[in-house]
Amino acid sequence: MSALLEHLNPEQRAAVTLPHESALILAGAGSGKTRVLTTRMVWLIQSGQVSPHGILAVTFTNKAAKEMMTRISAMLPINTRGMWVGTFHGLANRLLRTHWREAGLPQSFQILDSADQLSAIKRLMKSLNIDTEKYEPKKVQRFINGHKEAGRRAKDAEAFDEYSMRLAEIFEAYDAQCQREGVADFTELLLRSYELLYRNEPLREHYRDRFKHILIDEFQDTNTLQYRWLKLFAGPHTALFAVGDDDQSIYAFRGANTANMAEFEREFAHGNVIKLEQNYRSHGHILTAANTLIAQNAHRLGKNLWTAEGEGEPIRVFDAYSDQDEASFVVDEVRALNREGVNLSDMALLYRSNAQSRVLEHALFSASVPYRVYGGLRFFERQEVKHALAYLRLLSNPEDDGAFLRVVNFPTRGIGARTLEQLADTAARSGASLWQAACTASGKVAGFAKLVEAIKQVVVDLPLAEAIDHVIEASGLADFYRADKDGADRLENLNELVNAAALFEESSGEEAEEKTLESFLAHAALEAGEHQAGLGHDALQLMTVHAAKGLEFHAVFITGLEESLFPHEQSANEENGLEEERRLMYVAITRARRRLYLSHAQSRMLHGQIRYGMPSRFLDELPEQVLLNLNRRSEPAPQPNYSAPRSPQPANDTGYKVGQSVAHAKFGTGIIIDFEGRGSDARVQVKFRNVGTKWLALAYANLSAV
DNA sequence: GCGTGACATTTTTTT
DNA sequence: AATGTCACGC
Repeated sequence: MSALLEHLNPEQRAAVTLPHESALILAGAGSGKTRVLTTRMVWLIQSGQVSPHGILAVTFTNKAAKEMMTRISAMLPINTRGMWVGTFHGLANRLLRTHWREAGLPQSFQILDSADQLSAIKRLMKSLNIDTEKYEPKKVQRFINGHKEAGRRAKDAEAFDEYSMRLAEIFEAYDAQCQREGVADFTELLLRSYELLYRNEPLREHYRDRFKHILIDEFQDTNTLQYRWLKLFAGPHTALFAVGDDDQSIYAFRGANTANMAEFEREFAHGNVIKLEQNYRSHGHILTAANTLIAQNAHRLGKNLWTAEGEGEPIRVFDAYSDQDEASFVVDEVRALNREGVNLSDMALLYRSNAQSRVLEHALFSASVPYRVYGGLRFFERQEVKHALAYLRLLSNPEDDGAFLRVVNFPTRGIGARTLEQLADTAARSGASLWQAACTASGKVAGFAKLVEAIKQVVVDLPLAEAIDHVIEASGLADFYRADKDGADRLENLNELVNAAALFEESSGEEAEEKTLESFLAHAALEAGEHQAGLGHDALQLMTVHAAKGLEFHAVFITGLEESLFPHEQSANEENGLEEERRLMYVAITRARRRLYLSHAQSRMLHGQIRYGMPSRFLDELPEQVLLNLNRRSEPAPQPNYSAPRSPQPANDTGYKVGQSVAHAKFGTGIIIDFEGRGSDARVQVKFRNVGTKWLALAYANLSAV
């Protein structure tokens, strides 16, 4: 027992050994949050206060859930089966699979991912003859999800004008369509299980009685519905242990409600708050920068990180001429660090938006620096995999019109839009599903129905992996991609799908979960899979700042630190948008253990045209004494290494050029973005930091170079 | 039913 | 710049 607590600091130990009551743990970046969470669970079990059966632990990502299970198994010799550890959605799914009848769902209900949901919405709107120009399907999707995430059904959606009333109608029709087809989108999993427990008192009491301890990771990311969902599970004898960091809340844009933390403190923790402020990750200067930056946010619970380590290196700031210049600077530094012995995989190249990776990738590729980009299309989201899964969905649940439409003419069987329209008509008239209508149809559609029926006959007795293999062959998917000259990768992915199914069958799920086709489909929907197969070799890590949350690296490069990029211009329109951007910057800074680079470019290719941006305000918000400006070296000329790729602007007779930083007595600092005239008529267009863009006559403006 | 070109669109992302 | 969507014609 004591060995368990030995390596914890006093605050961590206090958190781990809290008595059976609710508490809020404010855990700063790098303060050992996951460690506290997992150690607490082990401590509770080892000290006999609760059996694994009585614990519910919730995370946001599958990765975090797995990490937690791995750590617990390492600490606990006994088996951890019976513990409910998983994501909100995974646990909600588990609940609904167990109580499908009470929840009003078919036993083999399918899960729609975001893309499936969007196509379901499009299909619905088409059948209702709704103008998709006026009501964009994506906006409809956001409307529906937004309401569901706040715990509202269509009837509860506020609608005071014609537009929102129409949206609410679509919302209602969408839910009806899902119900008819036996499918549930991600948020529906949560809302439906919430409603299930809310309405079903015996069931609610059962779970409230069962779970003595509920532990929640990344609590700052919970949305309104998730918080309510948790509260339903909390009976009078349940202790809620919420771990979070309000300063790292960067998902408000997808519904995370930071107010949940303050609310939790009031409703449950009652002042039982422990702050973990000792950081074990970064050196002093890096933390000072992070602390100073985040202190400028007004809405905080308050927290200040400190470290027992020394100050360490200063933070290196680089002012590049262009995005390409910035990229080659990064390449040079990465190589130098790598030569010094830092693994490429221990360095991260961060940016605000995915579009920025292109230039960086290009430079890395040219310099033959191995790198790996995170983000993008994931395994179970690939079209060939989705096609195969759609066949499986149709086998499992014939009511699933979405799955039907996805595969009815893929590979092509000569069943076109017209035919399908007629089929949909027939189905609608008799209130039947497309599949049912197809079974009584003739011609090509009947052929398709026969094919699927035949597949079903064969597959019913086969183990999962073989069944999927058969589906891929018999459906014609394999032949289709074999015939396609660019189909090799896709074939390989289909093969990989069979492997994934085999792996899934072997894996030991919690509570002897049955390895059915249905559970595999749920697995595929809930765990979209790793982004791209990393080849395991040492590679520089490229990702957005969002994707870097929870990770740490020896060296971190934060690039593109320009106004309108980071902070992003869109954030200016959002309530508290700037504060969220600042938290994002805080997350980025605190990823670094030893070395941190901040860079910005004076010009950047964006959306096909050159943009001139001012350095990010976040750079000004950092304390100067921890910064090292790499541009202000004693050499008169810019560093030759870094200036190589830039094409110098031709000088003109005024001494000013486009892209140059200048200062004006009244307007402050800015950047020259255009130029016209010559001699005494010369005028420049300057984009000022604070007052916008202005044309100035050089003869009068009295600009000075910065 | 499918290929082609015009046209818009462009933050962040998990489940 | 690059990507996706959609209408149109074969």
